[in-house]
Amino acid sequence: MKCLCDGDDMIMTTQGRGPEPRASGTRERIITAAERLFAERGVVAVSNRQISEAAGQGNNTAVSYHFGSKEELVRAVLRRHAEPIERARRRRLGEAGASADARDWIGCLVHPVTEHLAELGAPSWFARFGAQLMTDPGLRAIMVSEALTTPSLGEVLDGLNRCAPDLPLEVHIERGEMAGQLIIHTCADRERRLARGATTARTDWHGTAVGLVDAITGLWLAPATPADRAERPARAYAAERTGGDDDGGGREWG
Amino acid sequence: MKCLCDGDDMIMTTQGRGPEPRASGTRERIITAAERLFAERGVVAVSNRQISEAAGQGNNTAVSYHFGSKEELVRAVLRRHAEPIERARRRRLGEAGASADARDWIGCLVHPVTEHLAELGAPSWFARFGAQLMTDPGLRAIMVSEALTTPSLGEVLDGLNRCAPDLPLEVHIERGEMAGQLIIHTCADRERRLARGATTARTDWHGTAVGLVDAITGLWLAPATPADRAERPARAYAAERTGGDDDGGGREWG
DNA sequence: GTCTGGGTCAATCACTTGACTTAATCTTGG
DNA sequence: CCAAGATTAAGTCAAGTGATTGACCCAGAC
Repeated sequence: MKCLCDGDDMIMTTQGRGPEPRASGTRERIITAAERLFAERGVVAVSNRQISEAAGQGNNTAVSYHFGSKEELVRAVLRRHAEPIERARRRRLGEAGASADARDWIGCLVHPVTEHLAELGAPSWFARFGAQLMTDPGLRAIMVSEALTTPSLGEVLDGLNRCAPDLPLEVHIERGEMAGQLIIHTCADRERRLARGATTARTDWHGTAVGLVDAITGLWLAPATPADRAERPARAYAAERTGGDDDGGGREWG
Repeated sequence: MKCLCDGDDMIMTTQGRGPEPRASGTRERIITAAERLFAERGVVAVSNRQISEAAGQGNNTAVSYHFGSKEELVRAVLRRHAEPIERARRRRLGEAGASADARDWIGCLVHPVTEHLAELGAPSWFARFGAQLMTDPGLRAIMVSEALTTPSLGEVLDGLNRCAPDLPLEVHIERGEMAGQLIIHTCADRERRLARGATTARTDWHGTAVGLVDAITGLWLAPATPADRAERPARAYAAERTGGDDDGGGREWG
């Protein structure tokens, strides 16, 4: 009468009385169908019925039976991708060691994502799906708890912070979030273009990754306007700024 | 029997047979209610009925009557904010003149948005609303046609491109879109925090603007990895890169 | 072979939604 | 003031939704 099994844990368990059957196949088909529909029509706009139907289930109860709710289905879709990305990030984290080069740490953020999207082949749907989760008031919490709250991400941010020790803590945090937004939405952008067959600036995902690492590195190492100067209107600051004494902040605009 | 008037054009028209009445007041109340509900519950998740009710209309047809469809209502909400932002951008564009400083042009992108949000006071809903439009497959086109296709934006991008003439065109385009994503989603982020009473990195919207201009300037002026090097895996590139001959690109990573 | 229980199916439920209809109310020009 | 048309209220309707129910199917246990 109930399933709601964790899916991952139940595969190939030789123990016990389990007839764990074709259900896992259905589960996967539902996740696959949902992912596509979510990206193409919008997570909120797609009904559980449509997902069940697209997954080849004559039954409208399929989502409810296997996942309990749409929120849990969203979690499952997200986990399917977040886990390999997390593994790749952890692997890269080991290689980065104690690098003092911001590029290495930023690479730990960017490449696991772009390489995963490259592996998915075209068309992929995950990036658009993830971008929706980030902006929907009801779904954002799922994204945060399921994919953005992981120790490896924290370690990357720590390593990154050591590369620009002069920046205020607030700016570190601010720019870390900017980097995240940039990765998610730039990938979603490229995925959208690929999906509608448009021309893309970069020929492949690796090119996109390089562009992202370049951009985020620039963003990260940019000098931060000191708070006392930030108070003045931008024009006055711009007019005077060329004088250029600096009080030990990051490097200066040149 | 029909309304669907353009709203802006009908105010104070002394001409003709028009009894254009309190309707415009209702229109505004609907737009205001919709904006709030869209941001708090999600554009797709909110029904026209809920909007009508929240606007104090006993009638569930109010949205349909005044706007024809939810899409048109979304357009109206968007226009309400896009127009003052556009005016401010145009004003700033005049001040920027022919500046060769990327900061000035980036300021033309950032400040009109943040200043508008500051004027709205707290809580505001527009930034979250806009972020949703950017990621929803059905609504993105509205955002593009209504707010991102404007000559002033093109002029800013042109001015910006003249500040980094060595970058390939593709990278210009890529980074222009990155800047847009960064502005929208960083503002939405701050607005979310404000809405739930959380602490924010920056004390006010002007601080957020300064942080954005700093970050985007860094992003914009960052050197682009040449295509021939981009082909190699990142680690090999990182190991060799310190040698540092450069073939006329932007400034080098230091 | 029978039994058991997980998985699937078909039917039904109360509910919400957008569109529509009709009547009441307001606004304005004459 | 009054008629005409715009606006609002109130009620109805078919379609679609998530949830529930009980019957059916089938692989393995006994």
